[in-house]
Amino acid sequence: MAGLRLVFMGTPEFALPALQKLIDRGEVLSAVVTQPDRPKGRGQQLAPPPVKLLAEGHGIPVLQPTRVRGPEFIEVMRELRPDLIVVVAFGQILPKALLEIPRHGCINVHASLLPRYRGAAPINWCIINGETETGVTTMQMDAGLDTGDMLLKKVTPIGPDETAQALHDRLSEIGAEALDETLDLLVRSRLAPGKQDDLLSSYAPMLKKEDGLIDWDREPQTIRNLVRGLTPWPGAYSFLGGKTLKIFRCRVAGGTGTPGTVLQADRSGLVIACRNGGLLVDELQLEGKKRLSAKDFLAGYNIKPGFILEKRGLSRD
RNA sequence: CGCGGGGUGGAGCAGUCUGGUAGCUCGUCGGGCUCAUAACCCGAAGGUCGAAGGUUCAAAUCCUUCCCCCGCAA
Repeated sequence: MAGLRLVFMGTPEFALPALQKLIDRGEVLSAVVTQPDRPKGRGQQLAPPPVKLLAEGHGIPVLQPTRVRGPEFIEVMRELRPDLIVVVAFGQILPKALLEIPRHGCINVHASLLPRYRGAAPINWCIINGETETGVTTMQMDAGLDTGDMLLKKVTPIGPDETAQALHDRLSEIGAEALDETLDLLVRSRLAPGKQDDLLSSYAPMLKKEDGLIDWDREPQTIRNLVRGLTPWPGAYSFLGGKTLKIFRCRVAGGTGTPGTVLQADRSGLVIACRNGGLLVDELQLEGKKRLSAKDFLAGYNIKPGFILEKRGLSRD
């Protein structure tokens, strides 16, 4: 609301609250930049990114460059003459030439307490590593990956049962608030950028499918963190009878046995042996089947103590 | 046309290849046992086998089309 011309860059759902916030503030959005429509889901239907839908719903011009580094796109941006670019989970690295266009540079909302968990999947890795708190950081972008000067930070605790999905949803809202406050500070020239200490930095790389493979020779709590951190995607999994078995909810339990062995499979629950304990599975899903409670699962499948969860499938990998 | 699995009483599954009385583990309801119970015993109800058409003396099962769900892949 300070006569600033803004361009918003973002792609997935995480970016929605931030964009909505800009709209609610009444900012002048000359364009929204998002990734191209991509084939998604079963049947490979071409699907527009969530940000595109929201932008179109508000009549904001949408740009979907294939390569944000391309000179054509840079030129288009120059002509837009933005005073500031706001970037939230866009999905491509912005080149220096682009960063230098706006008078106020580019501001990014990142879902971690920088300098920790720089990179594509900070929310998931925080939970996987068993962190008890995280947050969002706004920063003045530079050419590095999440290495820009920090502007504003918001901390939030991670619940012991919180999944990546739930935390994602909360952080996206907190991110919108952080952006809101950062812009307020910007227009009043009250921003106080702080350098990141590279020595304290860590990296949260994009998740790969294989990150979800459960190593039963780990502590129950470690496995539980993995399950929480990878829910709903890509999911923590093991194999049963050569088929992928995803685990969505579980608790730490007692028990002793060879890691990966079914210790218990009755009305009291499904328990798998881990290192120094067991994992009580509450919700799971077998390849090709629906997501089920352990109770329903055990009703239909004849699983008995002694069964072993394999480390590999039959015809994959 | 991306690859694949599936739709069977309220839930989850078997049965389909090789057509011929629809079954299992639970749940529900009733009864019993018990100080008591989510435990145990006895009994009962509940299904146009996703939809439509076809083949057949006969279709959950074979053929055709359609609808819906899910895994992989992105």
